[in-house]
Amino acid sequence: MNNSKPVRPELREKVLRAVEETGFQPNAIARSLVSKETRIIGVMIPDISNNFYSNLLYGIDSVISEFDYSMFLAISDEAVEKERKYLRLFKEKQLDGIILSSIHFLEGHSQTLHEIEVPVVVTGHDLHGYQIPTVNVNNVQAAYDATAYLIGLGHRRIACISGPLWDPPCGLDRMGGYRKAMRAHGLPIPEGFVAEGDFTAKSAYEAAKRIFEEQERPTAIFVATDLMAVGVLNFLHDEGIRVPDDVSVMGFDNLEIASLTRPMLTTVHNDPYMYGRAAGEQLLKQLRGETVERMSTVPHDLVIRQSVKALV
Amino acid sequence: MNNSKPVRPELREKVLRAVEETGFQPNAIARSLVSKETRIIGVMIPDISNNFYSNLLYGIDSVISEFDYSMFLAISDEAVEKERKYLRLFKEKQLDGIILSSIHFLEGHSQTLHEIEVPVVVTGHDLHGYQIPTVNVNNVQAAYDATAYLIGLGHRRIACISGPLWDPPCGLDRMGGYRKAMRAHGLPIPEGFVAEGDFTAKSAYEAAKRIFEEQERPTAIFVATDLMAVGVLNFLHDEGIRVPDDVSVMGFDNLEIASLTRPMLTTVHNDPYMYGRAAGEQLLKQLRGETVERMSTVPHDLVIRQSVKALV
DNA sequence: GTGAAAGCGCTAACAC
DNA sequence: GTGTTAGCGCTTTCAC
Repeated sequence: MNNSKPVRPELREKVLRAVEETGFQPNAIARSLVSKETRIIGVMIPDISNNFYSNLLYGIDSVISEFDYSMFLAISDEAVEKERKYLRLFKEKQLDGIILSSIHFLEGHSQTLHEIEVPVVVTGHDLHGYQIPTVNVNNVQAAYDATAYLIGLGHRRIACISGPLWDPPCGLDRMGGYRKAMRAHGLPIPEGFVAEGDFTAKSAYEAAKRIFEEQERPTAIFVATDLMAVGVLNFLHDEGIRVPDDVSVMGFDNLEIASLTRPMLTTVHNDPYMYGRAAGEQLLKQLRGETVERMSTVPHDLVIRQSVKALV
Repeated sequence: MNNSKPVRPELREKVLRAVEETGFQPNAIARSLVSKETRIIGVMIPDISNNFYSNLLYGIDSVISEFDYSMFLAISDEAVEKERKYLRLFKEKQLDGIILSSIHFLEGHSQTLHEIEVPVVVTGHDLHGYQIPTVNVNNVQAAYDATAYLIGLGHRRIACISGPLWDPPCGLDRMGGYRKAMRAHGLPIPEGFVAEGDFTAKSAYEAAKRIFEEQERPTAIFVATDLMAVGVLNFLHDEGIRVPDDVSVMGFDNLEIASLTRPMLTTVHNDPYMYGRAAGEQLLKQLRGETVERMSTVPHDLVIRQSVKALV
């Protein structure tokens, strides 16, 4: 049946017929026990209701399913405890490879990662000092580019709403890129011009409210994720502040929603689907025994829509 | 280790210490081979990038993970061939239970479902004539209620953009509820007032464009999914037609996006998370050997926001 | 209480 | 080419 040996045609016929008649289906569990291979990839994400991660999954699935791997999905809910539990489970279930996205426990629990004996790819974290391959966008550079674009359009008073600090890529890095760009152009960052959101549109709505209570309002605002940018857009809409005439808004991610808002969101393209594909490909390479780069960076670029305007 | 037998405390100590020292981890594959249980649930959905399904997954995961089941995810991409492949895989992998969402192959390939020997729950399809438990909203009734609400507000010329016909719940059923409500109130349905979308915002944008080319424009429009309703909202915005002053828009699903649009979308609450929870609970019941109702209906209700206005 | 042995369904290695 | 067997790592059964 597995074509592992040459067989006489008539015998093959007979076997195939028997299979047909009895409705025989192989037991993958027993097979895995001896072959030491499950053809299942474990994927861990913090939050599936977030469009970013669901598209990441889509990207991963699209490449691994091509090679007859399937997906074991673990949702950690951002709980370190669950992350460790699932990591243990991944090992017990003898999964062939693991993709970890935006995990929390890195600091302090790093040893757990070393104990894993199967190929791993980490995404959403710069993992300096590890031998584990990572897939990331250059968040600092992307945020820098976005801010520099705003500056190039004549904006001087630019505010920033970052992601939460516990998520370094969306918090530290994107905020860092913004600061770097401002500094590089000799622009001041008034204290009230930076705020931290928690990924929800609501948190950004509130943050924008605080920013716009400042004496001097910004003419542009860089928001670390599209979903939060929608929150900002909504705040401005509700206040009767026009976008982009009164204030420009720059997002980050280029989620589906970015092209559904009015005005449509100018944003940084950071396609989680391509992200997932890259992570999947890195993992497959390892599975095939090929060597992989320690860090792969997926390219980003600016998507110019309607929410940003040049200052005259 | 499994506490299957009473043991002398000192021996237990010794074993536990050995486990600690050697870093022993049980092999779930070998265990499953003899126990005939994997504690894995197979979940099949057509499209993970769709927020509806990712929230469905979230709901499923939230109940099964509580009972130490995990999720094997299969994305069918709406391809019947893949659906059958994964169903076979589910069986080979000896998964303990299966949740099928919005599958396509039902008609004509029904026997495949009967061959499954593990508990199954189907969602997104009314499966009349099967013994398989289903979890659904009453789409006809919900669409009826939404339309009747519009009528109660004084609207007479009401258009409808349904889901694709290959998806009975969003296509046939929601359109059916609309027609039923119109008929019940003695209102005509001009030919140009009904259109079929394909779930994308873009398809609804185009459908709305066609509807608004009619001689007599509608005063309200019922759209079978929120994402498509956003497409309609955007068309109206781009045309300078005011919502809800010139035309009212009613959505369906109550996705996150419904509260992020301006005006905020009045819609039918059809929480995929609760949907997923219900499906997970039905499956767990079967797993425990309890009997389950053949059909469970999750409740729907109207969420009144800003996109619908009473006619004076 | 404890240790030994059978066997889950498969693959790989080996004799015929 | 073909049939037989050992053994993957566990649980269960049975004898001690």
